[in-house]
Amino acid sequence: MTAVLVVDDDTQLLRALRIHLAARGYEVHTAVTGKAAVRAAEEHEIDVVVLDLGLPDLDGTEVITALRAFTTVPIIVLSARADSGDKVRALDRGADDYVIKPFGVDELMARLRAAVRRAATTPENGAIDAGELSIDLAAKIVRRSGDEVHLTPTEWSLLDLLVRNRGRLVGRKQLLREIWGPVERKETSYLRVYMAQLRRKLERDPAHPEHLITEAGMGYRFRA
Amino acid sequence: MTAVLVVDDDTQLLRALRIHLAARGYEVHTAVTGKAAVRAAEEHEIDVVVLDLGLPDLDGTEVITALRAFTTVPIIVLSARADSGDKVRALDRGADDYVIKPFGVDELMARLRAAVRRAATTPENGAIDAGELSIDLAAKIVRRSGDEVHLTPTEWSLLDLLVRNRGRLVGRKQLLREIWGPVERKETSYLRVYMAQLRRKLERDPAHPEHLITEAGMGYRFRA
DNA sequence: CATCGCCGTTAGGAAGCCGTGAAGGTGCCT
DNA sequence: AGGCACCTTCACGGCTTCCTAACGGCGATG
Repeated sequence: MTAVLVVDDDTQLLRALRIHLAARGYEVHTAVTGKAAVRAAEEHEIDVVVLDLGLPDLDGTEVITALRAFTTVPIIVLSARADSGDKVRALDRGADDYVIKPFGVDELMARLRAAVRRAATTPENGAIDAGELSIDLAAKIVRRSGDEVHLTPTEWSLLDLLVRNRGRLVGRKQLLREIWGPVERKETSYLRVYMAQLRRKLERDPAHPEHLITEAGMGYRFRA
Repeated sequence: MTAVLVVDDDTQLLRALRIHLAARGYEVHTAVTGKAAVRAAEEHEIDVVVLDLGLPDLDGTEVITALRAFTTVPIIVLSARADSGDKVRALDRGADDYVIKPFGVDELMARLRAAVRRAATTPENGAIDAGELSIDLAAKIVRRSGDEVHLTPTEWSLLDLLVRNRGRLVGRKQLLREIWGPVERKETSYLRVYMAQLRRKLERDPAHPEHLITEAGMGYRFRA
């Protein structure tokens, strides 16, 4: 479940948001002061913060800074001021989005979804495990059942793109564009060729791939 | 260097933005129509798109869809309308941020930085829940009670259109036009065929659908 | 009750897409 | 020059997807 921390000193607004968020399946935490907000973020595993700038104890940007000291959780800022400078300050401090009061619930929900979506898959540092495979994108090392597998540069770009988007469908167009550049070509058969190559090296049974999945007419996806 | 594609039919604004962006070290590409925008995004390696919704040739959301067909590049939408529904539509369609005209250059620059920063560290993932169904339009993943369900391209376009308009009735005409193109055909039975296919794959009991609802004589509706 | 219009369902052929092996080309190293 | 690793191209067979046609169910209408 996705956990939201809502920070506002208007308890009535807090209650209203709690109801809406709970109805949409979010786990809701609340705080009415900046200090309480920071404490709540430390204590619970929060996925996204909705933060009002006009708090009694701390300046809004200070709260952002305090949060950013220990987390990269997405922060959506609420403010009564339409002031552009405020926005810039908040965004530059590390906020992810800015909504002006009064706002529609639908709008906030859409921005919430967008924020969570963006943050959902974390940038990986170490190796990614997928069954018998272990893939370290940074170090460019793949192991299959412990044995290191050698990949050529093009095979790497292909695997890298798919693994970074693991689970997601990656369109044929995007694959071609990001690996072979923006130049249009008539033949696109090399994609098929390299996919076969990758499967031969990585899959237990290339004819029935478990990880490098074809989506006919669309593209490919990496499944862990 | 970071490459920005600015799309607007106001050439004066285009020139102003080009100057500001170039001064800040961005590589700037421009387009004045939706089609030109898509072409430019295909030809060059773009890191972020600034897109005006009021273009002469295509509807703004169509441009977003066209771009999302082959890239996950961040899109910042510009619009003269402060309309909240517009915002929600654009964001749900795959835009990343929304700025209302007239805007301050500083604000746009801040949002641009934020968008590029987010894109650098996070791929995205945003699923919509409807009972036992979980639908992620961007990643093209549907799960039914946790199990992944495979859909063909046409099934996806159909589901995509319905889910984007979830709760609302989508007319038969609109469905046909947006999925099979503007070409008029005599027979329209394939819509029924694909709807049956979708129901078979997604509904618990295809004979009594809970989500893919028929509105006799008019069209279909997706109910969450 | 017969008819009509609309919808759901199934099946099968046509078209397009994909996997695969093989061959030719290029640049690099020995 | 020769060998090697890698990239690109091509052709063919198999598989997926799309579209059409046909039929039966259901409700409205006269």
